[in-house]
Amino acid sequence: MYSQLKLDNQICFRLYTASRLITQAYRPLLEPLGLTYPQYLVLMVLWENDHQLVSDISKRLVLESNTITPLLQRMESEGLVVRTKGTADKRQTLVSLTRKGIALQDQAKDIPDCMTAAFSDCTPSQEEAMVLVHTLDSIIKYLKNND
Amino acid sequence: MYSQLKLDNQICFRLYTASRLITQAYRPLLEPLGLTYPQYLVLMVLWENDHQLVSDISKRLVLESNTITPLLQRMESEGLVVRTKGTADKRQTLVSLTRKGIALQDQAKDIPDCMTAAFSDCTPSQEEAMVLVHTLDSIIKYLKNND
DNA sequence: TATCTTTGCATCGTGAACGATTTAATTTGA
DNA sequence: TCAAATTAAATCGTTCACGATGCAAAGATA
Repeated sequence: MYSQLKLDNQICFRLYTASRLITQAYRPLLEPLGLTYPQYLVLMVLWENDHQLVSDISKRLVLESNTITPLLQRMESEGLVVRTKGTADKRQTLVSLTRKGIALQDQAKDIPDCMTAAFSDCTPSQEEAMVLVHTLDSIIKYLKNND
Repeated sequence: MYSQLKLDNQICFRLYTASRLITQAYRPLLEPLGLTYPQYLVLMVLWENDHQLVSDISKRLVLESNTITPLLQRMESEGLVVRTKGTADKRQTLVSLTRKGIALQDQAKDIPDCMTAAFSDCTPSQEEAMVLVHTLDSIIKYLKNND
C-alpha cells in the first residue's frame, strides 16, 4: 500500500469535494431564479459588463467554447441573453443581456449574503479566508498559464 | 451594480476553477492508465480496502449512487472492478478489484509525486498548504452534515 | 492575388454530477 | 404476521466539462 495514494493525503480531492458541495449549497438559492451555477457565473460576468464576446466570457470563466457555447444557447432559449454575430469580425459572437437577464440581477443581489450567512457556523477566520483566496489564486494563475 | 455580485469576490468560483484546472492537470498522468479522475478516486478507495459496498464508496467520495453506479458500471466494463450482489442483504452491491484493477496501483504509485513536482513552481508554503487543507476540511465537514 | 495559417466559435461524443423517481429487499410496529 | 415505512442501488433526464474535430472568416506570406 502506497501511502501517497491515500485519499486523505489528496488536496485535489478536497478541492473537488468542497467545490461540489458549495455548488449544491447554491442550488436552493438559484433554483427560484431558474438558474444553474454556471449560468449564474455567466450572468455575473455580463452584469459587470454587458455585451461581451464569447471569447471574453470564455477567458473570464476559464471555460472553453465547447462548454460555453451550449451553456449560452440554453440561456438564450431561456430568454436571458441574446447572441448576435459580430459585424466587424464575423467569426465572433456577441452576447448581450435581455431585459429578463438584467432584471435577474436584482433578484440575485442577496445571494452572496445568503451564502455567507449559511456559512456562518463554519466560517473560516478572516485570516484563513484570505490565505484560502491567495492560495487558490496562485494555483489558478499557475495552471491557467500552462497552455 | 452590486459589488457582492462581482466574480472576483467569489470564493466558490475560485474553488470551482481550481478544482477543474487541477483535474485537467491529472489528465496526462491518468490517460495512459485509461482512467478518469473520478475513476482514479474510486480505485484509491478500493486500493485502501478492497471489497467495499457501493454505500461505503459513496460515503467516502461524498457522491450519491446516481453518480457512483454509472461510474462503477463503466469501470466494470473496463475490467477494473466486479460488482456482486450482497449475500446477507440482497439490496447491497459489493465492489471488488479485478487483477487488472489491483495491478494499476503499481502504475499509479508515482502520480502523486508527479503532481507535486508539477506544482513545484507554485507550491504554496507548507503553512499555506496546511491552512488550505484545514479550511477545506471544515467546509466539507460542515456541508456534509447538512443533509 | 492565391494559398496557407490562424483564429473564433460551433459541433460531436463521452463521462461525470445530480435531482427525481423506481425497484426490490429489509425493517418496523400495530 | 403482515402492511407500512425505510433502505440500497439503479434508472432517467438534463446540464455541465472537455478532448477532438469541423468550419468559416480573418490574417499572413509568398
